[in-house]
Amino acid sequence: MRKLDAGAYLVREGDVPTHCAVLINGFAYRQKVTGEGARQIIAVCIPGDAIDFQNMFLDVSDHSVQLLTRSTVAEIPRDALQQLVEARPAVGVAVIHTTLVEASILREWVVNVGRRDARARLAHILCEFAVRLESRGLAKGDAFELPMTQEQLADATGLTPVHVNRVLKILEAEGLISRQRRNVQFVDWRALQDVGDFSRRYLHIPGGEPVRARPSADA
Amino acid sequence: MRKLDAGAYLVREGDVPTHCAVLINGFAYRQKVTGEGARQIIAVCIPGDAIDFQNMFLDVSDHSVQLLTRSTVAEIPRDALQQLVEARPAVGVAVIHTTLVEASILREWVVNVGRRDARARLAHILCEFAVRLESRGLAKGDAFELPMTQEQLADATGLTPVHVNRVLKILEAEGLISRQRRNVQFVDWRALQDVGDFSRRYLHIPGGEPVRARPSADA
DNA sequence: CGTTATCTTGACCGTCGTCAAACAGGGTGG
DNA sequence: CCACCCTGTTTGACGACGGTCAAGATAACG
Repeated sequence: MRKLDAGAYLVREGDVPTHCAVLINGFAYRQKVTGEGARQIIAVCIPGDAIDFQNMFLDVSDHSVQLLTRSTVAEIPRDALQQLVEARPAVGVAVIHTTLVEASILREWVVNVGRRDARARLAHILCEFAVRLESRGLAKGDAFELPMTQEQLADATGLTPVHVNRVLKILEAEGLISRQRRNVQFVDWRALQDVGDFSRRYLHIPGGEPVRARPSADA
Repeated sequence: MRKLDAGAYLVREGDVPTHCAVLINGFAYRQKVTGEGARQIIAVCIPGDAIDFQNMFLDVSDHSVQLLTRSTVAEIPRDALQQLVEARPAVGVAVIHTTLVEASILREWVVNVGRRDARARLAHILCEFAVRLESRGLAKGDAFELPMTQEQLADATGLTPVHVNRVLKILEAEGLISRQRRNVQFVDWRALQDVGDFSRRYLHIPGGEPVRARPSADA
């Protein structure tokens, strides 16, 4: 159970990791850097996420994980977890489940980056955050604190920081969101979902249908 | 053990599948379609791939799988596989391993589509095919039969068919590849890897180092 | 052979990237 | 308390990579 500062690496590409970390609180992101030096954010981890299953069963890490905010993480030794999976099939099934949901999110990200324009990409990623946070009880009402800079948002959507800024302003001007600093508020949740071509199916959130996609603002 | 025609669906988005299919021979691809009607190919399955672990442990499919060529597939009942995983931890570990490798490839695809220009994207995907096919003993020498049309290649790379065509011609003009119909030959394998920013690490192919990245053409 | 899918090519255009500068906030230290 | 950064956000002017539209060439296939 360690507390680490924002920017700290939990894993580096090329590492041969010995522990599996779980995010207790705070945020992190997976990233890869191209030969040209461009960065792509591959996933954002939120509190409660296990971030090292990849490295638990694969030998060398193919990407890096870095903290977005000051966070506390718990660390489980690699072989302890492996033994646990072998001793307790139910744990194995849980790992499989978690991994498959992550893969589903990755698939949606490929679509997002590959086939949607900038406006839809940003709308989509905002919707995804909102729903994921809400599903863990981390979002209060119809707003949430976006834990990333516009530059990181750009790296997550395959855009440039400049363009992210412009598009965010457009979404705001259109009355879909409003924001003060990094706090994003959903003014028209349904319209934002439409713009972002968002459906929560790919998140595979248990509990069947959303009780309410977002607590307010969609009646 | 069934034989199905090209274009046949193995899974449809929204399905609640009852079987897990394994590709015995032939090729398939995973796809998602946006609200705008644009298609994104999310992964390409080659002979030997299990294509339904996602649906084995998740309830409703978040994407479709379609055959690229006439293929034969074996089908395992869903609950049989689930019971097997619970009875035999080693099987569970194997499923986890497979799933994690697939996720790693997905991460690389996000990078490919998000942060590389058209030329690098295509070079990269060609390298990936070559190495994956070779690792299963399916590629002979320094050439292989690309099982997809340029339109499908476009959907896999987030480009348009027109642009794919242009870029392929550029790669050819640069002396990196040569092609007759869908047969792609690697004229300068090392240069192609450089252009595509390709490293086989993310494929997590066992057997440590490549005996030879490509049999010929890289001495 | 005709019919259809795929590939190829050209002209034009738009979304998004690049470059660069100005403008907050939010710490820190004098 | 007020310079002074430093990081992050905001804006503008301009350019390019890749998209769109459309036509023609080339296979594959029945």
